[in-house]
Amino acid sequence: MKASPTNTQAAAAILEVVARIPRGRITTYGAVASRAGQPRRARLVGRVLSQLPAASRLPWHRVVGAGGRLALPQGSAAYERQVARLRREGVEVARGRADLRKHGWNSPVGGLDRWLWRVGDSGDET
DNA sequence: ACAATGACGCCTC
DNA sequence: AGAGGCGCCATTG
Repeated sequence: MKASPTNTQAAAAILEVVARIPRGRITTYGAVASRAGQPRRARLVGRVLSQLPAASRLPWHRVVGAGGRLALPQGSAAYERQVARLRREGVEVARGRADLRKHGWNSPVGGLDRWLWRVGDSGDET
């Protein structure tokens, strides 16, 4: 039975991590890969997600590229779908880019940490 | 077995 | 900031 495309284990781990992403938060392919125990397998994450059945309840839309850039082809149906879902969860998306700084999973910003670290309050960003 | 491709990432120009 | 190049990995032609 090798009807399984990629390593079922890695794939399962990846799916589990993605399923774990809290609503309203986003993370990156690389981060998911690392969390799944497969560092440097960002591409594998993308592959797994790309093969997700349409009926899947997985919050794949919470996974974006490094820096919050959306990895899907801009203008594609999937792309629009992701943007819509993210915004619906309160995630700001502008110019093909999600605000990872604000909604990043485990990001320093997102609550109390913002006060502790004063992220984005030191005038280092716009 | 080799070349090309892709929901990636980081570096350099 | 936009564009190009190289590294990585698994699938496909």
